[in-house]
Amino acid sequence: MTNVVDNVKNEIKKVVTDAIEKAAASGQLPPVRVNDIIIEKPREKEHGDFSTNIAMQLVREVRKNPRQIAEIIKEHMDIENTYIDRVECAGPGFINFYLTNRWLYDVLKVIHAEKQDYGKINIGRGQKVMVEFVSANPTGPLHMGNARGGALGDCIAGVLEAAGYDVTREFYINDAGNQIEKFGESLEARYLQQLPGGENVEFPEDGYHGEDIIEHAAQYYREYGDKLGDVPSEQRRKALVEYALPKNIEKIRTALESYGITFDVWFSEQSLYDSGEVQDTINYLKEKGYTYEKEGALWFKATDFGAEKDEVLIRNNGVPTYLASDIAYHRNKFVKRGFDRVINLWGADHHGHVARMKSAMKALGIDPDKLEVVLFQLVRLYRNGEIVRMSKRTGKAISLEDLLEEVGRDAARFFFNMKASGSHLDFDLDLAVRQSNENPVYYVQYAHARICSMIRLLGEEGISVPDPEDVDLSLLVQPEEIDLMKKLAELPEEIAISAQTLEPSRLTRYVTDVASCFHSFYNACRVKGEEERLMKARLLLVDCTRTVIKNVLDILSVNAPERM
RNA sequence: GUGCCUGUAGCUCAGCUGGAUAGAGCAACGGACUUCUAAUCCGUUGGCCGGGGGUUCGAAUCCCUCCGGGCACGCCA
Repeated sequence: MTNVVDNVKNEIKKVVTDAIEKAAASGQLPPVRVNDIIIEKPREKEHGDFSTNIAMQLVREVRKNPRQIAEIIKEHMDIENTYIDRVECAGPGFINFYLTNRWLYDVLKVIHAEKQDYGKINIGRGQKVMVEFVSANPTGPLHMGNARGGALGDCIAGVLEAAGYDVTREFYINDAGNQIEKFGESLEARYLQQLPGGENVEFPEDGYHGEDIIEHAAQYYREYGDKLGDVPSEQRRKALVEYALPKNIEKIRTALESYGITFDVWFSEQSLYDSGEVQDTINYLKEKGYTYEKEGALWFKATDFGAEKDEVLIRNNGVPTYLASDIAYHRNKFVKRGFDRVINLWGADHHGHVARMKSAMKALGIDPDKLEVVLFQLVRLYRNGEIVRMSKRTGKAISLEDLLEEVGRDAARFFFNMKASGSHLDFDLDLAVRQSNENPVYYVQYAHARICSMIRLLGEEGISVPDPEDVDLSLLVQPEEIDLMKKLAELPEEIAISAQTLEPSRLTRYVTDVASCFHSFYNACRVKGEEERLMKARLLLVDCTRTVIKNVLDILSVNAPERM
């Protein structure tokens, strides 16, 4: 739980703050109040390890040119007993800090000590947060949108856990309402078509046309024959839904499991009706005066809470809308179950729902900021440079199972997290299975396997990873060694930013960078066969690299193979 | 029409709570294995950051406007 970069930045901040105070005391700067000094990592290596733009920020208050201010601050700095080696003023007024390598050696000590916990932080402070994702319609198989949402949601949950949150992964089963009606109608039609003379039974225009519906009906017919041939339609549909729905849900669960996703809670929409929570919620809104009746329907005054238009809660046929149950669902999340924070992952086509739900939160007296919606753009699959819509084999839309079969879990999860959620994502099926440097998953996994292999070979010669106390780390001075250590130092901050922005894509980029630094190091520096003290120092560095790659891949639930 | 997302190298994308000379991967081209995994590395080429205005010491980043792409605007979910 030690963040060396943070410590270094704080040390620099203190040096700068003290210098400003001393300059003020000596009269060279006017007394200024400095709130927060921003320490950043310059893009150019020549600009030092860290820099601050404080001099430029003070221009208005101090009324000197920034370069002058920077020089004054620099002159008053005391860098005795710090990581800072030297300081330079540069450019329009930046103050650049060049550090001794000692801080990097401390990074290795921390990694070696913390092992699988290195990188973890505690900005979450145990706060209860729910991540609700996939929540696919249980009337059919999982599609590419679910696949992206699944990878994203699960990795967001993983990142939040690493950042110290108490995370619950939840799947909302839409087992009530209109689509279940349609599901029933579709099953009924397919079932009746199975019966002798049923060839002419019409299939509902807006029904589910998929093969899976036919298979369910055929299977039911094989098991129970014409048992439902002569019963009222309502009873027939109910029986078929009760037969097929659990099978679908089980298939979804299994597919997600092989995708590396395990939900803590499977929450049934129907249960909100059964428990009376939907009705309670509607009554609550009624009593508060947030509803009105029009044309036989009950409307929610969403416009009173910032939405663009009002919404129907109960249709004129007496059936509550999806919105009604969704409001009840979120009341359940916050009020009944006490989550401090709820994150929902929705496909971008649902973005219109965000304002509605936020307005509903306000009506319920819940801070709408506690509900965060991550919208992700949809996926286009490519094969041979062309867009793929249908599975060649089955002619159906490509399902998650198809994808896993073709590219495997690691590539799927990694690829879906390479782009920011708001970006459109082109998934290149050929690239995902290619075993070469073009494929980022292999690139990272290969680095890990390569390291494991090095450690294994040295182990066979009786050389094990040394303790930092037995190593002269100051021998690590090559540019490739320095770059690699700097990269390893960034992990805690990368996790913090990923957690704050809910963007695991940041971590896939980071771990690719780590792999890249490692490969460069590997080509420039030998470990085995070097003079013993140097070999030990490098072996420790290599082992720390292994730890970092493993820790990141663990958060992403991507395998870190020891051999490839 | 209104609202949201988006436009950066040939391709796919970072950078967007303003900072120094705009980055990465892939593609293209040229190099590196008798040595710990060449599924690797090193180098070169490649840019009116969609256009135009504004804000300021400074804009890919913030504001306005226009253009192009996607999505949403149901008593569907």
